[in-house]
Amino acid sequence: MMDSILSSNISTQKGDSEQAQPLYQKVEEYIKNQINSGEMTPGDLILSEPRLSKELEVSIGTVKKALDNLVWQGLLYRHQGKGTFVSRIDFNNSLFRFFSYADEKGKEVRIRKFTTERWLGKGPSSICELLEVDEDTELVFLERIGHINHQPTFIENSWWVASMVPDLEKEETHIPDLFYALIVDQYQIPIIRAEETLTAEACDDSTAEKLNVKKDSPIVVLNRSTFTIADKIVEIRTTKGRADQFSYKREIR
Amino acid sequence: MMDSILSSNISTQKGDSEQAQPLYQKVEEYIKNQINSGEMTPGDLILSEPRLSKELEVSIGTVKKALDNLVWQGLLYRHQGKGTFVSRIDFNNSLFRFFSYADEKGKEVRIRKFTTERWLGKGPSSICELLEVDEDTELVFLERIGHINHQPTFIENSWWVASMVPDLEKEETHIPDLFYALIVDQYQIPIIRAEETLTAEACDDSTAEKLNVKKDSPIVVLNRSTFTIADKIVEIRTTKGRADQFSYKREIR
DNA sequence: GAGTGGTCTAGACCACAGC
DNA sequence: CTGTGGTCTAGACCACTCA
Repeated sequence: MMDSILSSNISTQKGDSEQAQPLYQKVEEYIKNQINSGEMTPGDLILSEPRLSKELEVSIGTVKKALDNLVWQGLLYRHQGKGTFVSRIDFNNSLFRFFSYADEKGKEVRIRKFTTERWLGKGPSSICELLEVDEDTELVFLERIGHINHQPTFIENSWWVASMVPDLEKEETHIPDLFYALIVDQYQIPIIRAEETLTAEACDDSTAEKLNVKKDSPIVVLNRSTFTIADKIVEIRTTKGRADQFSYKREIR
Repeated sequence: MMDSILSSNISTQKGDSEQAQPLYQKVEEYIKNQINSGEMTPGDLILSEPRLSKELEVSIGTVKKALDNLVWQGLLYRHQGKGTFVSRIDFNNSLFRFFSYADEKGKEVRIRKFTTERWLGKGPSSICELLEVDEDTELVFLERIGHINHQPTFIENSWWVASMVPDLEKEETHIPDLFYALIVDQYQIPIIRAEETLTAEACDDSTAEKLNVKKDSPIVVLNRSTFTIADKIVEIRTTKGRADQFSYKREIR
């Protein structure tokens, strides 16, 4: 049998011993590599199941199982009749979503974001470290304040490496509510995934003033690192919001 | 062909039209019903794949797919060579888990819980409503304080319907750290699932004193409803913890 | 109509558990 | 040894999409 594209150790279950890793997992890795290396980017159509089956020399059932797993992991989505695509990151899954989107009567409420600061310059060393750049690297800083029900509810602080997003700090560059669309379309930086950490703390003076609450009232802090291909961080973001407007529900089994 | 156990509308894909629901979903519902009705309880061994295949008159591949989905949903777990079992609820998935389990050096730290209050009586109407009982129903109340690193870190308040857990309020009934084991083993109440809601708020006087923090310092509040069979609530619990000891991380894709 | 994913079948062999 | 789940194959037909 010829060597196939899948790295090594191909076999039907029968002939071989030493089957360290199931075949379908190799198919998964093959696809994952294509995504993480940037060979395929979010929104792309991947090879069809029969094609993958032929090219990788595995049965179509095995391909289906591999794709099932990747769909389940959120890396791919299927569309019957069209094909299988690389997922776009879905920030609706962000914990941020649990800042209340509805008033007491359950009526849906609009969030308005206002850009309140925007400049180019050096950032604190803690941010540079997270962005994995030198301390004297030029960064772009953005602050946006989110209003829910005409009431300032959260503050979003965002840091970018300036060389990756030229002119982002300029007033002419319009910042849409769906910020990441700008990054993907304008700057051709695919956004692959993000990590978030949620904590709560007491409100400092400047945040208290902006959110129109007392100093030391409880606020929810959401730290986010946003990743592009090859696991490179492109943005560090901190969202601080009024705790009384936040609640997060989940089920345990 | 004879009618099978699966409610209705059985067919191979070919002969019939009007296939509202895929076969594997019916198999899933068949199992789910057995669990929710109490016919099977957490820890039970379910029928093997070949048995299910014969009894439900579907192919073994279809059974596998159904069980795969239920495993993925957390209702079942498999053990090669042994069989497939109904999951025990895993409170390690609780958000509570994100109260720090390690000190600064990353050394793991033990949590000690002390029962600080325990009595039988009437509860506030808000609790009765959540438990779906009359306001004059006898309840058992428990308070436990959790210490991490010899420092009080969270307070657990728990309400039960007294008639379901006789003598729980008595001192002779030892309360183990893994509380729910007692409920399942002693009182034969299967714990099926739980719902949690996370918020943050400012610390009230009494909590401040118990946690040894200033009044109005931020605390994380975790409300939990615990369910037994037939979606009946058996416990209402509120955990309040020092916000500075809490952080919750997740990935978005 | 050609191509895609979605469902389903009917087997095979392997690895593991327990007697 | 028998029975369990885990992997894999090689098909079939269906439902959907788009040209």
